[in-house]
Amino acid sequence: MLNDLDPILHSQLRLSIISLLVSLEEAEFVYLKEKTKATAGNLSLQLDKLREAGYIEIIKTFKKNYPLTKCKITPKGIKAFEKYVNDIKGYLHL
Amino acid sequence: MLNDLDPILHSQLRLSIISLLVSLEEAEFVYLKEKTKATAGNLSLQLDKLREAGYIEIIKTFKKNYPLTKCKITPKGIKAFEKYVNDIKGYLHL
DNA sequence: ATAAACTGGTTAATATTATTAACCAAAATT
DNA sequence: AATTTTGGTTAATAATATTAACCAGTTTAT
Repeated sequence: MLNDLDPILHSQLRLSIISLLVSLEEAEFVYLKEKTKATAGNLSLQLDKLREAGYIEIIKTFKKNYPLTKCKITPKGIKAFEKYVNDIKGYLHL
Repeated sequence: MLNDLDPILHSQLRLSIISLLVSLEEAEFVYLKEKTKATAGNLSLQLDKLREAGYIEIIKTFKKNYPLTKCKITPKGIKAFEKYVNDIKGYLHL
């Protein structure tokens, strides 16, 4: 009934990042920054945590001379998100 | 779509406390401790935060010589929980 | 009756996590 | 060529959560 919630995902910012990536498959750093209203610093750190956990892949490229960071959810990330959704349902009475 | 999540409720322990109290209306400290697997110290602190927020009421009595702490969810607590449930749905794609 | 162990907690110290502020390299603008 | 802007990172700080030590009283065993 009340499973432990994945601490990687039980964070507003990381959850919203994954939430976006689940739908989009891929998103740019600046796009995530705008959508989540996070500061760049915080976003950078939280993306790195998701990458460390193997939930996303961070691809660094360049676009028109500027660095461009793309984020992509991994199969592991998708599975983790689905588990989180099911786990938290126990808390929410859904 | 992605509303801010109430930080008081966006904590595994406090969420599970509220989750239990929503159904039970009232529960004893020791009961909550067993159900949530929290340490007594942590539970004491988190209950106090919920009380400070006005989400629960803490009633201190005695039962057979021993102190007995009862916790009751308030209307404000119920509303906050319901809002949290709706807010997090945006993140979960439900 | 008294020491030891247990109940039902609280509080203070520590560890973890998150947020911001300062910084960096490179590119574009004035 | 100095200043500003882009796209970030990293170090310092602030906020949270967890644990460890404690407290007041009770029960049990000696």
